[in-house]
Amino acid sequence: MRILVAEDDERLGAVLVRGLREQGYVPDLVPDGETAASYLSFYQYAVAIVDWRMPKLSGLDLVARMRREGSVVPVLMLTARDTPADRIAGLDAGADDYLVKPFDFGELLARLRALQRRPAAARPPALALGELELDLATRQVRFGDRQPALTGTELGILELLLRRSPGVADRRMIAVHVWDDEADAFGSNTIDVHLARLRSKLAGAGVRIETVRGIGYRIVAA
Amino acid sequence: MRILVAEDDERLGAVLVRGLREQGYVPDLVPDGETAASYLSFYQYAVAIVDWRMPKLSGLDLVARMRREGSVVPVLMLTARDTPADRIAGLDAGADDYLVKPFDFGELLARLRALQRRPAAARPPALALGELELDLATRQVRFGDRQPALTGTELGILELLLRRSPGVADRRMIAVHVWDDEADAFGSNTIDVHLARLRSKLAGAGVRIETVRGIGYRIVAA
DNA sequence: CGCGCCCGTCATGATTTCTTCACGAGGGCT
DNA sequence: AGCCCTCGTGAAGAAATCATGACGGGCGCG
Repeated sequence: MRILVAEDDERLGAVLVRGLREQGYVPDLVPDGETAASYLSFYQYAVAIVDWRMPKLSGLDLVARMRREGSVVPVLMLTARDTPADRIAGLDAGADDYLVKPFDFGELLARLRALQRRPAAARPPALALGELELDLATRQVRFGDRQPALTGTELGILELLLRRSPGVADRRMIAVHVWDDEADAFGSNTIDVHLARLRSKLAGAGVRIETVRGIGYRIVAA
Repeated sequence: MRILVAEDDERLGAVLVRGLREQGYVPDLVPDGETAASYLSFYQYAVAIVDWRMPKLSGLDLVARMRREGSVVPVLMLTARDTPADRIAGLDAGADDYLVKPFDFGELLARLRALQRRPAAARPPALALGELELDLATRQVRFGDRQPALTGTELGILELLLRRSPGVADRRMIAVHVWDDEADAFGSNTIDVHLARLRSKLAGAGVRIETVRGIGYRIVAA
């Protein structure tokens, strides 16, 4: 059972590695987020234990990046902080569980086992592009610290655009996916209007919705 | 997010549709394999939920046929049976996941999300010649570090030329390909004008559009 | 029942793209 | 060489397409 341990505190790292090894795990210890990222992309781990505060790339950013790249490896986040906001931020970024230092090693083991049991697929997927992130489970978008409220239609269109990106979503495609009935909204400029609204709400996210004249739209990182 | 639900049990079908709709999906319910097949070939779905046992065409056969026809729509198979042999048969036929009845609706949702997260389907390959590259999915051309914007008509003509290359595309062919009505743009010099624009926009790509006097055009590596 | 939110439609203005036109430059054939 | 036809190209008008602000209806909620 291979485990990645991303922890910059040497002493804590050593303790973790020794303890895990005794339990029959095979831990790899890395000292910073960048290294963790490259290990994760290269090897296959059953679980990753990630410190929140790390050099080069924080645990939060690391997890967000993993998820953006489609990794489904369960992540247990370690942190010294514990406010509801922290917790939400961690879980939102894509961590699966959360442990506050100092922690009991037995509890760490218990959570590890829980993580392995839990199907990784149970976590809501997120589509992301640029600064923009769309959480399909909660149907919310985020970018920077803003979190604009999108209506159902806008969300549907944005979702389609993100899925096709950088490909083009043509008008028929949009109509079919967003409106049950395809025939609607085809002779009218309904789609255009929604696109305009979407654009204005997404101003400032690192994305640009380009119009492809005569065809449809495409979303790309700005 | 459009989903196909192929389920002959009316009660279960209704439950699925209602539940999915509440989650923001747009489900289409069909009662048998044949209908499912025709829906699948006509509309674009993000995922298909397919019952194993269905009238006319079983889920297994349906999936096998979809895959044979090149469909890459992720399939979640529902079944009452659960032996290793069944599981293998289902996955072998091309299903992506597998759920045994009776199942928890939450788990169904989780698996749906997991399926949607799968890497996007293979995109149509790009056409290329010399330095020039035409990506039909994004409707963009590239050569070197440039990326000129082509209009729809120009793109259509270029696509045809590239597909024919090094053969000749005659004027009728171009007219038919770009304007589905051939009669137009035949007595006029419209085609010539577009060709001129195409040439100027592609200056510097390693290609040359040759005129075949009295016939049409041909594109070749310069 | 009033209110707010969301959606579809309309009207208008701006922009891009298409087509036509005019004229000049070869090509090829006699 | 002379002639006819095809093609190249710049410019300009015409047409298509899109952006956007505003409006009214419908629906859910208090």
